[in-house]
Amino acid sequence: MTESAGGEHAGTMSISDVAERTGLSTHTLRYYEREGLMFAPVDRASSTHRRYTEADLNWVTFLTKLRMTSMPIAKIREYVELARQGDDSTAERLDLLLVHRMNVERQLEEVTASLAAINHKIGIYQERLSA
Amino acid sequence: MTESAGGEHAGTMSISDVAERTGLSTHTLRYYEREGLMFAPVDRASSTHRRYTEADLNWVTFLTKLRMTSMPIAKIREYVELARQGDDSTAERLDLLLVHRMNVERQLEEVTASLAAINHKIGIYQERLSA
DNA sequence: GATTGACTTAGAGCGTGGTTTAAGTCCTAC
DNA sequence: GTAGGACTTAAACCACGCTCTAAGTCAATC
Repeated sequence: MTESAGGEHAGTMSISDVAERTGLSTHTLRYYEREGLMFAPVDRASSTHRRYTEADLNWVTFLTKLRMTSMPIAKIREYVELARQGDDSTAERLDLLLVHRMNVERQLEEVTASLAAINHKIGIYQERLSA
Repeated sequence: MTESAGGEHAGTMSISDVAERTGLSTHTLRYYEREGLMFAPVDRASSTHRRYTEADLNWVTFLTKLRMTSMPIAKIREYVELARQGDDSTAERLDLLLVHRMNVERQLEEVTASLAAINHKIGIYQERLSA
């Protein structure tokens, strides 16, 4: 009943499969799980090796979006804990994401403004070199 | 010969003046200097207290642009060391900044793409709440 | 059914970028 | 000239997010 490519098993994946698909290391995947960032504990094959479902993969992928936008681990954990409470927590999760979005937008503005200053300096150097 | 406001002295500023103007802490300003990020050592009043010139302030301000765009301290030090060599290093400084610009642009793209996914989730929550 | 490489846990270690502490010195105001 | 706050240094400390180690277990292949 095992599959060929990558050692996948009827729609489930090993930790290294998920590592490859998400760009995270297996270390980091275990670390995230330990930190309580998974929606639910990952299933185990034979009660030891992790078997990730597609839903697990999608969840981890969303986690990486939060991390890429610099949401701290602790804040992600808050979000996950709300998510585990089900639909009742929708308003709180929305608030959390709206606050985060504002942070990200401010961050983008700051980086963009700094980039403009760097571009200005680049222009000065290019002029100096063409002279 | 002392000035009134802020304790400034004929165009020079105390470390706390610079902290206020740059948004950095006095600790961080000393740390950057220790790390060799100043173009030249900051002048001292009475051989102890730092006196920053406008040029120092401008330099620190540019450093903050590099930091805001996540240039590591070590890379900034490289840049500073080139800058201290004078105009001969213009091409190398330009290269360094061009590489950095590519990194920043990729970073901006990643953050923007992640933000889109977060916005998608926000939309789902908003729909769910309005139902 | 043995080998071998992937997996497991718990816990220590690390890189980065500051921040804090301790002990002391200096400058401004009175 | 003295009080008090701002300044000084060297060095220890910290938060964060991983990353690595050690010692052992498991699973796919031969």
